[in-house]
Amino acid sequence: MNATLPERVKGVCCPPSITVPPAKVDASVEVLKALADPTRLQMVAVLKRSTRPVCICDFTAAFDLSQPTISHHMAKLRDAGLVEVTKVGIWAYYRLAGHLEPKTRALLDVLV
Amino acid sequence: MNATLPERVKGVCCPPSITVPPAKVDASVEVLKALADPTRLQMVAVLKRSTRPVCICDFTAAFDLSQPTISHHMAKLRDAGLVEVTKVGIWAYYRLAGHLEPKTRALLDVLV
DNA sequence: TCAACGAATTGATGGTTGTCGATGGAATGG
DNA sequence: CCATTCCATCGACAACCATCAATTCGTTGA
Repeated sequence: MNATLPERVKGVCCPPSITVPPAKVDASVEVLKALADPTRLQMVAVLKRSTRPVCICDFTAAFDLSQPTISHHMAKLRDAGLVEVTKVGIWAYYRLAGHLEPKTRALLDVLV
Repeated sequence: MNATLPERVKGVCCPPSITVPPAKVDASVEVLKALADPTRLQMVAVLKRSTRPVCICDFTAAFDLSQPTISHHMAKLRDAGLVEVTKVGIWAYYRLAGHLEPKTRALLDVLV
């Protein structure tokens, strides 16, 4: 017998006693969805390791994906507030967002 | 002018110099995808906060989703190795996996 | 003015995913 | 036995997503 298992009465299932504030959940899910892709997670890893902003053309060259796809992935990271862009001439340099939530920063520290 | 931006020559774009080991990336993405859903993230949050295993029927009652959908989400968490199940009679009690990777454990500590 | 280049957007497509109703399986209790 | 209860699986469907080719936009330089 497992004493940690609570008592149960058949048919009396189930008191809705749990739930958790859904506000933070939605915010976390947005970031998680942005990171839950191999290409985007690698992008973030590169940006986190790099001391300088990285030209997006370097990503286009490094990953075996088309230029629109790379741009699309970077846009997702931008929409999630994870990265920022600086345009210089015809080039676009990306870097991690400077004002990341502490929670998000901690997430990246664990992940990449 | 931003001195941190590297030099660029038009047309010489782009040396593929970056990339990162893709092995850990895929493993992380699997966990991230499992967590990148409001229902599943809440489930994990509840299980992390609970000292006892939680009957899945409590989730069915707490979330406004059908029983098959709840079961489906929990199966995703199971497949990702995040939760474990103990069946007692007709009931199924879920808990966080006992032998989570330190990295995964740290991820949950940040998230939920 | 115009050609060349990098980047973003658009449109289309195949694959994945969240959801539900219906069904099946296992345990319980009459 | 058989009905009941809980849980998992199946089949189907709509919504979403990753990807590419084609196009458009902004900048540069001749």
